[in-house]
Amino acid sequence: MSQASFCYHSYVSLHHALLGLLAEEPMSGYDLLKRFQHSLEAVWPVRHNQIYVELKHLSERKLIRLDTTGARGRKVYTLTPQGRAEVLAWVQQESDHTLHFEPMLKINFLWLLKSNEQIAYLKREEAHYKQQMDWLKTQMRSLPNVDPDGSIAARQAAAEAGLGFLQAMANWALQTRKKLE
Amino acid sequence: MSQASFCYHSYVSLHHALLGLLAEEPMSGYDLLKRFQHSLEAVWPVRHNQIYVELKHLSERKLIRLDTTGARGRKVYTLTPQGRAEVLAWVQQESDHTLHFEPMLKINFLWLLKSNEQIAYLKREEAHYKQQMDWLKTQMRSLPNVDPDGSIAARQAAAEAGLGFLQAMANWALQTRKKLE
DNA sequence: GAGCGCATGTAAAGGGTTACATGATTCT
DNA sequence: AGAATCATGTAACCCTTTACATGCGCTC
Repeated sequence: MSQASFCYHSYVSLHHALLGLLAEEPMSGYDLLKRFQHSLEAVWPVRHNQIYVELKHLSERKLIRLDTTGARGRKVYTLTPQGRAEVLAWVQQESDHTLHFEPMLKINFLWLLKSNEQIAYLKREEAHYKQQMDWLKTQMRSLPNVDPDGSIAARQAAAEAGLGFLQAMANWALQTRKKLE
Repeated sequence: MSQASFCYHSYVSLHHALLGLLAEEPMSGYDLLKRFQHSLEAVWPVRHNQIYVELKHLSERKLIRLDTTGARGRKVYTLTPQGRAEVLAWVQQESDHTLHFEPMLKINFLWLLKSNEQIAYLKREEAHYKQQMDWLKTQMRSLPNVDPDGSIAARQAAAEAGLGFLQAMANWALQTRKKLE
């Protein structure tokens, strides 16, 4: 999946993800957290505190601007032109294709288990992927129908990529188990 | 792909990966680095220095033992019984299914690009996945034929999982592009 | 003797996780 | 009045990355 030379990564994607979400509309840290939990968390998990810290950095760097302060200390941020330029540059850039995924690492060490344990592990994995697929399909159904800027289509495409990935993993778990049985 | 409650992760997998590799046979830091670069780096990248630091921790914790010191300062480590117990516990444990993969994050922000740029991006992505598949197939062909403990079968299975993943991503890139064109 | 591959480290900085901490508003 | 949800933060710790640093052994 990756030659050694392909493996340089930046690891600063939360930063870009926040800018990207703010390109849709002004939002608060809490809104951003919810957006992550409902769609992005699967590919880029975050803790609420990390968002608030990053938001502070971003506004110091003038990539976002504090817009309004609402009820309960709510702070709404807007993307600045510089911020928009930065996300755009990131999207256009060559991606870092490094995959960080524990189950794929674990596969390499499955041989340490007894045959029946391996089978049980693969069964659990398959069930997990199928369950995640169901969850994703639910999320997809709850996407808005109106799509003025194309961001909903992009979320749809993202969900489809996720489904493809989960399907591939579920198939793999099934096939591998069949070979063992 | 993941409900919020599923998202707790340990992030200490390098540790386990090293122990897992040492379960196959005693190795030096350099050997471990090479093993990473030839198969594991795609799912868990490392820098050489991180390996050496981790090896030091691991031997302090008596999970591995310094075996022999060879030419050019080569240090070969062996897994201790405690170390073997630790890997085993890790493999049996429920996996952390959090996926860290930049392209899947980026998909959500593709709408920021012009239509022709989106198409170009997806073309590049597809080409990348296909190229990676070729590389992986080459790696698979170079796997040893003898497999005394089952570790080669596991590496084979890992490569197949990777292939499935890459195929799914390549398909996705193609399908999504077709929709745009 | 120049260059490559083997072989191992240290230190600082950055990013993410865990634990700690607080307070307002709405609903029952 | 209590619970749930909204809403934002700080600090310590851990892991990873980047940069720096060194030296042996073989081959051409």
